[in-house]
Amino acid sequence: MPKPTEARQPSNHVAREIANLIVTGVWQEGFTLPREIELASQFDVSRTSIRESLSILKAKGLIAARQKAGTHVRERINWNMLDAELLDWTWAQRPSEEFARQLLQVRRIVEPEASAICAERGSDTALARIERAYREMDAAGMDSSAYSEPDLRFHHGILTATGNEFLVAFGATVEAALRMSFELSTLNPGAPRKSLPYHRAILDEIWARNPDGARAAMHRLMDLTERNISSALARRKSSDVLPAT
Amino acid sequence: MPKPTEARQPSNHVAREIANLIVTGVWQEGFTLPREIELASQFDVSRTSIRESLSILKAKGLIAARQKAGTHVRERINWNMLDAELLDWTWAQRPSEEFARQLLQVRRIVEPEASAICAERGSDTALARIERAYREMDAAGMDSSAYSEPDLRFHHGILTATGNEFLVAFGATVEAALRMSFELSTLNPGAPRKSLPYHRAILDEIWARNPDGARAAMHRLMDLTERNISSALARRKSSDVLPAT
DNA sequence: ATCTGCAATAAATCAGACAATATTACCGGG
DNA sequence: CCCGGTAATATTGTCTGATTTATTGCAGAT
Repeated sequence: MPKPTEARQPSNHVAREIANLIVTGVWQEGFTLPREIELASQFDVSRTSIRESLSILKAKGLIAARQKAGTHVRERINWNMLDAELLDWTWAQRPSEEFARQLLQVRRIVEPEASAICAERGSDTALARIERAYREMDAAGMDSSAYSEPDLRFHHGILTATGNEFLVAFGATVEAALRMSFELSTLNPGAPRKSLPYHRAILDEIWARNPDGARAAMHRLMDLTERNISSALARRKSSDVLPAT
Repeated sequence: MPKPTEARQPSNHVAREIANLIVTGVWQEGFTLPREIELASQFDVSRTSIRESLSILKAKGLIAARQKAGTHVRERINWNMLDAELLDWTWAQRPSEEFARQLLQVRRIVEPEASAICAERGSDTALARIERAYREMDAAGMDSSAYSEPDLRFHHGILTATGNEFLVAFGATVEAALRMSFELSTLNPGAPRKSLPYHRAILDEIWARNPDGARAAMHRLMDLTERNISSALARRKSSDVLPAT
């Protein structure tokens, strides 16, 4: 399978590399990066490509440039952490417990309310889309990789059904969180499937147009997810310490 | 007052113009934009600047490009609506009631919970920062423009105090919402000051380390804000119909 | 009809120059 | 000795034009 074109394109590739240096803290807040020409020779691409990369990072709030003064890493406050790519870069480089905790905390704030709104105002066609996603999750059985894609659509469907653009935009964050969960669940293969009845419960409450019930049901799913993640992280940690099991 | 440099730079200027065409729906989802060379001549800049602009819009999820196939507007699902600049562009062009409603709905979901977390876990120094912001709001008196900046810091401070990076990133959205409120409050000059006791109440609950109280107090502020915004929008609408008052 | 190779097209990259601008250093006056 | 204005300078920003690469659509062969 040939890698997707984007990944091979220098500008994206370089953008990712530089982003990694920043999110991992090799280049800290306030650090002034090398001149564009130096970056160009370091990464062995033209200055054009470097500028394209930097412009991506600028758009995501990671860096800022001023003529003569150079380009520097902006303070974390300004990073657009809810951006899909940035989440991806961050998780890929630093799958830390803290990152997982914070991600889950935000989901716990947003998704239950989204479910409630969805139960109250979601159109029937939007609900039907969620139902379809659920059935595909069911059909996936114990195959974790087949399970993940409709699971994502399930959660995305709820956000979309609220009719709120900003909640939809939040889908990128949920997506990152779910991908993280699925990666971790390779350490605990049965886990995803166990979430199925929780999803059913949410959907039933939504169909019943019961906001409070939907909120509560989503909360229970979040509790389950938290248990799965922390047990997976604990397991990973111990296997790091004793790799020769 | 000379305009800030960024605004004059072609790439930023053009990025904004193209973004406007997209968010206003002149160029709809799926629309294939003119070739880079044509854009260059239309906007009277070099192709280099056009590419810089497009790369910004790409990073925010508004467009995608493929060789030979051209550049097209992505579906709204993929737009990163929680991005500071994009929010700015959107509000500047389309100050619609719907936009305001959705923005407030999200604030209502996030900020009360953030307050609760802040009450539970915020460090004393973080709380002190919020306190300072409050006092500056108080000191601003009836001067709405002097009031807005510390108000923003107040809300930002709460998000920061949670220690959750994603909630901090959400600050951009709150900022956009507040700027919107302040613009609208020119139609109702006394309104901002009236929010002061509500802020005091939130802060008291936080200092008391009372999460439920903080959540409830923030909810009351959101209620007030909603009343202000809807009355301002109603007023604006009627003055649009009868401009010669 | 389906597949394969070729040509056309538009974005992606490269190279090298020039422009704009913020910083820095210097110089003269107080 | 310090301070304020001014010029040199370094770095990003923009321009021009050529080259490379990926994708599409078409033509011709199977």
